[in-house]
Amino acid sequence: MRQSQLFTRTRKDAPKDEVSLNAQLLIRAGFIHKEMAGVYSFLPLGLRTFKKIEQIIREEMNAIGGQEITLSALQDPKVWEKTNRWDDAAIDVWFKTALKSGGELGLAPTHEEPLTALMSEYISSYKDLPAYVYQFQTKFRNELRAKSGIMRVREFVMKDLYSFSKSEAEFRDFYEKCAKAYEKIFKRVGIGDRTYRTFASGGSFSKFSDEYQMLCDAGEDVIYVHEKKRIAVNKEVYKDDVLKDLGIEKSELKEEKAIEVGNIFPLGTRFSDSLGLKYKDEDGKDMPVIMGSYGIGPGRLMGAVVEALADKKGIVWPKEVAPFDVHLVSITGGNVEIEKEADRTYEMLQENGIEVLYDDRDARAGEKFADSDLIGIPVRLVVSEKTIEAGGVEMALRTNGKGTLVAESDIIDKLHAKK
RNA sequence: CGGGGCGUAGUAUACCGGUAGUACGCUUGGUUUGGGACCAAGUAGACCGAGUUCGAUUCUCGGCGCCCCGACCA
Repeated sequence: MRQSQLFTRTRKDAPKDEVSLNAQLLIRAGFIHKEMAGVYSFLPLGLRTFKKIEQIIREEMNAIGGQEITLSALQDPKVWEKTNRWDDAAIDVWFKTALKSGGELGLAPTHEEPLTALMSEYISSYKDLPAYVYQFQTKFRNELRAKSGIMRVREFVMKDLYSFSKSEAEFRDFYEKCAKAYEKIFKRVGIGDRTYRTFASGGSFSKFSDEYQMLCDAGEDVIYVHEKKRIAVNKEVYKDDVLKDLGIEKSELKEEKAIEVGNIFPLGTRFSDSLGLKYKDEDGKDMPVIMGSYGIGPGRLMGAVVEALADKKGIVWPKEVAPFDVHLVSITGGNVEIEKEADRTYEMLQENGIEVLYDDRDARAGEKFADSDLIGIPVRLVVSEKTIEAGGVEMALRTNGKGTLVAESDIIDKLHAKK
């Protein structure tokens, strides 16, 4: 894409109402736009990154047998009444609205109820199990206080997968598979080294759950990390008996602040019981379906990546989630020949399937470099009088900024080598 | 929801009980051209309502919005 055509623009100053690093940088670089407290729109660059993250999650969910669907955002109270969760006392973040023809609707804060009800139409035999169903769908949560930029918002997309199993053993097997898949996801988006599977409270559904916590000072949670075992314990369950169960000592743990980037938890038969989701076993006996729930918010993950990897100059995207593979920057000084050469490089990159943002704007080098650093695309290629005279283009990585001259014919090979 | 803070051009800010200044941006012209250039001329603003006052962007009250701390958070 030609940057001269991109309708967004970078800014030197972040809006004064944004304090969090992720929102400051994402707004300054033109990835997102704030609509109101806790509500953000995604702009071209931001949407590209969002989609990259979504695709990574999709691939890993498909790899463990997930089947993608989309449930509705509007919710019928009836199904929530069956689980006693229509009441604001049960879910205090409900957005509810009225139907003009009379009656109420809810905006989905989560999707256990509608999916369990839906699945009861399709699951009736042990032969129908297990089933793993997921979606990327907007959740609405009427948080008392939105905060931390795009990390705690009132409207956000969540990947939520629900597992339907015949037995506790079958459920556990998948639960661990999903845990592995989550580890791959966090590794691919570039935060694997600072993300810990964290033992946590199970809330109202089960005794315990597992959270994926990324170390981050801007995080809301406090966890105790066991560096050697690569696990952690959430402060909410940081108790002697829990530590004993896990076989770890207090002295081996380090207190850290962290942001929850994913969670997996057992639902047991809480929803299948109340919504009548059961199956007939080999003996024709009715059995409850064992469920589990597995969530990741791509938007929050995007914010977390920014928080974790940004430097003083701006965002630093890992390869797999960057909006483009390459930022091609021309420094023409008004020289049409240089512009033509940069255009040729742009076309050559595209012909080779490289996603490239081409800064073809009539701007000075300093401004272009500053913007390039802010936007954070992993590889920068510069075409200028200097590089043409030297017979190539300059290639630099966002992570270290050091430029080296690369012959035009070697560019594609070098780019693939970095993939 | 408790506590604190803040609402001035697109963005960041300043001053002031007598109708608003600066920087960035944007427009036009010129000079520049490898780390956010320079000159000139333009463009654009007081959250809403009520009150006090000769006069309110400024003071008071109410509303709305935003931020932070806490509480809450499958």
